[in-house]
Amino acid sequence: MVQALTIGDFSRMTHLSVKTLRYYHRVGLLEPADVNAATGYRYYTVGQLQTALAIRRYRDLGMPVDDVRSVLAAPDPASRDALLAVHLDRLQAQLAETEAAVASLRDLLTRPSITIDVEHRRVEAVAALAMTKTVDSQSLGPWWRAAQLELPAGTVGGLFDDELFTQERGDAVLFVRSDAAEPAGRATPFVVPAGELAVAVHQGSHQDADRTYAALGSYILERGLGAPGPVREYYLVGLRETADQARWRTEICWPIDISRKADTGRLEL
Amino acid sequence: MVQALTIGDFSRMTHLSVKTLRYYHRVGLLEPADVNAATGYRYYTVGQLQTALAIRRYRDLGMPVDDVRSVLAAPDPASRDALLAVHLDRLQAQLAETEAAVASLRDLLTRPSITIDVEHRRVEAVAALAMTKTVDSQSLGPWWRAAQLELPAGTVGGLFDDELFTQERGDAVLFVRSDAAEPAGRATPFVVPAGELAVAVHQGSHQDADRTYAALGSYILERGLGAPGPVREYYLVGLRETADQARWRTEICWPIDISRKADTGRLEL
DNA sequence: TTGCTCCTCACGTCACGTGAGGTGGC
DNA sequence: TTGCTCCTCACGTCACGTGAGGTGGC
Repeated sequence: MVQALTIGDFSRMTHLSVKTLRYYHRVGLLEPADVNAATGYRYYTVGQLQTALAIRRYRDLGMPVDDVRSVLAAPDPASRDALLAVHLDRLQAQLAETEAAVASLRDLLTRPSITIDVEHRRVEAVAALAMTKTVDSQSLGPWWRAAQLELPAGTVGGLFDDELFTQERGDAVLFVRSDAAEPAGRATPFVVPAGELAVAVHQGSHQDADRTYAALGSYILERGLGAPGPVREYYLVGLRETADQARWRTEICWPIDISRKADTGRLEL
Repeated sequence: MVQALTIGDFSRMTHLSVKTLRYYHRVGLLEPADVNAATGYRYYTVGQLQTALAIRRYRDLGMPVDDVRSVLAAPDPASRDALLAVHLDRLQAQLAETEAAVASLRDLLTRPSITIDVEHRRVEAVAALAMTKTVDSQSLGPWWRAAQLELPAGTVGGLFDDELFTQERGDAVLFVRSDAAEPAGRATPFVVPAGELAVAVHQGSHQDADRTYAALGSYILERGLGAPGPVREYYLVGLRETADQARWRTEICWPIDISRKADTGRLEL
């Protein structure tokens, strides 16, 4: 015999609030077993308790409602576990980012000013193998990591459109110098454009790179050297060399109009 | 000489998007040094870069904007660090909850059904020292932990209004049996009401208690024993005895109408 | 002068919570 | 019959993002 549970009963038993249960109904995550057509009353069954408890646990893990729906709809435990693993990886990555953010904050508080040495450099156009993507800044990080590991051997460089920072969406290119005429994996032939650049070396995690960007930007602003175009990064020591981000060394290159002034310099910020 | 940075320049240097900078202006988190009255153009200074970078780091830690404002307004490093420590504690607690949620999910998936033994029990009114609060379910957890540690020696029990679960807000009481006529700390004299209860023992973390609640509720539903009133918990082995939540034992007590039937039983859910 | 940058609304997102105002069920 | 439970809107929250439509600055 199937007992009908009112929304209140079901709430008390699952510790999901009545509002939450109505929301889950509305978005199709947990449909009541029966809805009275005349009154609109929702009725649940004892069999739905397990589903509700599972939903609670997935949500406690911060899994988005759409993903919970997918997990519940998984045809077998193996595919369910695969979806779950993806989310657990995401949690792990978040944790790592939070730890890096704590370190980054500590660094800013204990060492409020940094000094950068700026070099002016003219680079010629060179042939390369590159991966290109229009990304939003949210997904830049994962793409950046994956793409670096996919590129053939060599020093990796990157080009990043202004819009990536100002509009949270823009073009990014990661490349490795190469004369290859054929694609290698997903990397395709590409010509890295020539340019005049102000270059500063950033030491440490990429999460702290904004400090060097700010300092370099100030340097260029003070001298009125600003020029349009994407910024450029060269990973002298990076993800491919070591997992220890403290040892990373990145050249950060800002486009300048070298015709105005050509001295190099130093800036404390 | 103070250089004026447009919002675009400032965005490129801080890696905060233009939309975000406008938002921070609107909510008073980061006011431009100057706003042109005629055009509405925002202008920032190099000196504001440090503040912007700090805001980015606080936000990367998931600190709410209001809290970031407080941290920035802190009169000295010590009070700033105190505010920061509160947030880091919150992060730590979140991490622990996520870990518990993972364990709880694993438990549900590997051991989908549980069996509970239900005892019917009549309890008489007893004198106690109690802490009482109207809480929302969000803040129930922290209050519950703190209150338990504050109560005098004895077995702690709790009373929880239905509304806490169904409406996400309601009255909670934690008590310890005592004949004291005077308050002890923040605990005040209280009479725990008499009641007729269906009782099941929940073993393990409180995060899993909903499974026992669901099973006990099903048991009561099947027998038509339901009665109004708050649910009750007794912490036989709990926070005060051990930090190892796997060893916790909690009696979960649901009010019943004992006049209808008086048998005890067992239920698998 | 062109087009690039900047502006202000108004609305959307996510996962619900908060009333208001009303009806049904025991 | 009472009052408790349940219902449906419509709007709010948080920290922004997304257009639309328009003006100013170099």
